[in-house]
Parts: sequence; structure tokens; C-alpha cells
Amino acid sequence: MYRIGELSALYDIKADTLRFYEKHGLLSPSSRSGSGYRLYNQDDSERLKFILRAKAVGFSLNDIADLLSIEVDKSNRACAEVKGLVDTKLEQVEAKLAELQHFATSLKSLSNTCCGGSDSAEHCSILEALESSDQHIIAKKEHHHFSHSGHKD
Amino acid sequence: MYRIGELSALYDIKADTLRFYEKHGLLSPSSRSGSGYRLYNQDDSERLKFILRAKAVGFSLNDIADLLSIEVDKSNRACAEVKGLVDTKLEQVEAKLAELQHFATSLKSLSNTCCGGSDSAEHCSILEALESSDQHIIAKKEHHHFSHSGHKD
DNA sequence: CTTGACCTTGGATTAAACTCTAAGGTTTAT
DNA sequence: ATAAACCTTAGAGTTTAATCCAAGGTCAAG
Ligand SMILES: [Zn+2]
Ligand SMILES: [Zn+2]
Ligand SMILES: [Zn+2]
Ligand SMILES: [Zn+2]
Repeated sequence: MYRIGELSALYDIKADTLRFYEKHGLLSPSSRSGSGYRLYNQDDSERLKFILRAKAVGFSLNDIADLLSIEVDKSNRACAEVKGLVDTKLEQVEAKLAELQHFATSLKSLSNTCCGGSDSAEHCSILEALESSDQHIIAKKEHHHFSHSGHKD
Repeated sequence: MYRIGELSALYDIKADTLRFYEKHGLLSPSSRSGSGYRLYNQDDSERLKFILRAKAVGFSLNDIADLLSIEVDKSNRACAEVKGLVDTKLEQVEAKLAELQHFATSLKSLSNTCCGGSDSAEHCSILEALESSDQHIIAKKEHHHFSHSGHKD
């Protein structure tokens, strides 16, 4: 049995983080001491490990809640569900990756054209590009029309 | 002269966004009507264009405030300042890119090992990897194993 | 018995960039 | 003259993942 300080030290996270995970339904200690202290057992510790590994591959805490709900009822759940979560996350990560790659490309172009000297920025090529939408330097982003069900009357 | 609705329609943003930019010191209308309506002139419109282009290359609104403070006083500022902002942002973008690439790699590995079928997830390789920290599948962030001798960028 | 380390709770704060609401004033067209 | 459309303001809500705080309870050592 671990107290909150012990478990948090074991995984190098803050005790607050464990309380936060508890508040959000990710990990509750299996028992409490007479005076109300949280007591985590080995299973709790394993569950925390699962959470931290899922975080390490890019899942949000909400995703992890979904993953855990499958994990605790594995035999009645399908591989397809698990793989679906992974593939959805992969798509999100790749979309963000594409956006950042576009940023990096534009920023590199901007950086390359500027002398970076201590002379006046009066004719700085970076500022000029931002003023005039130089198509060579600032790639335009595609319009993606995500159908996004946000109806509110 | 544009009223807020006209300018926002022109750039396909919300009127709220223009008020938000004003509150945050990025763009103030050059005048107001007798009844207090915001009136934007051509210079204001150009400034908005600058803001939107800077956003399109990955700058945050705070970065843009810095950029604008240089822009309005170009002749007394140096290229080095501008290039510094771009290079700092590029470093941030590249750091994030590296993290997301790590996520994408791990997620692809996880996805590839799972059958994705409608059979029980009892022995799902994804769940097993998350339970047991399979080093093949979940790359650790602390390890800087970038010996990916992939294609040159 | 007191000190200090540790624990409890709920709530506030952080960062980013909006988005929305409520309650009311203005303009324009019929 | 009235309704629709547009405008004003301050302020709250959204998302993510914590982190910090205050006020107070518990426990081991001296
Ligand atoms: Zn220069
Ligand atoms: Zn320059
Ligand atoms: Zn399977
Ligand atoms: Zn599977």
C-alpha cells in the first residue's frame, strides 16, 4: 500500500496530479486509511503506469479514460475499438504535424531571406513578407471543411 | 471606413475576434462613429492583414504584438530583432514537431500490431503494450534515439 | 506537548485564442 | 413607428493538464 506521497514519488509526479486524476475519474485509490488518507495498492500502481504510458504516446486524459474503460472490460470489448482510438489519435497527430510542418517551412523561408544584422529593419524582408503576403514565403493553408456538429439554438 | 461587421466579413473572422484583438492591444479602430461604433480605415485593414499572416506562419498573438511593435517603428529597430523572433518561433515549432513525430511513430507501431477485428480485446497487442511498456512499441521520450536514417529533408 | 512533515478539501490560477451571453442602444427599411 | 439587423459593454465559458493555495486534520519524534 502506498500513500499519495509515496506513489507520486515513485513515478516522479506531484501528489496534486494524482488527486487531479482521481477527480477526473482516471485513478482512485482502492482504499482509505482510518483518517482518510488515500491508500493505493499494486493494481492502482499498475493503472497509473498504464495512464502514464498512454500519455507518453500522445493520448489526452479524456482519451485515456476511454482506453481504461476498455482495459477493465477487455474480454467483452473488441480490438476494433482499441485500434479505432489509436487510429483517431494518429489522424489528429498527423493533422497537427502537417500544420506545424507548414509553419516550420514558412518560418525557415522567412529566416533565410533576412540578413539578421543590426541595421535598420526598414526594409526587412520578413516584415515585408508579412505586409504583402509574399506567396513564395508564406504558404497558404488549405481550407479544410471539417463538418463539426456544433449546433446550438 | 469599415464597421466591425464589414471588416470581419472581409476577412472571414468574427466581430468578436476583432474586439478581442482590440482588448489585447493588437488592433484598434482609428475612429468611432457618433454613436460609438468602431470605424476601421484602410491602415487598420492592412494591420489586420499583417496579424492574420503572422498567425498563418505560426506566431501567437503575443508574438504578433512584439512583431507589430517593431513594424510600427521599423526604422529604429534592427533586422536582428525580427529574425530573432522568427528563429525563436522556429525552434519552438521544431520542438513540438519532434514530440508529435514521436507520438506518430508510437501510434503507428501500436496500430500495426493490432488486428483491429471484432474479436475480444483480451489479448489486444495495443492494450498489452500499454500494460507492459513494450520498448519496441512505445519509444521513451528521455531516450534521444534519433538514429532514424530516413530520407533527407 | 509541540514541531514539522504530511495529509485532507475545495477553489483559484495558469496559458491561448477565442466564443458566447445578457442587457441594452442605433440604424435602416417598411 | 416599429421590427430587424446591427452595434455597445463587461464578463463568463471553453479546452487541457495540471499547479498552487488556504485552512485545517494527523502522525512520529523528542
Ligand atoms: Zn536586414
Ligand atoms: Zn530582416
Ligand atoms: Zn485483435
Ligand atoms: Zn488489438
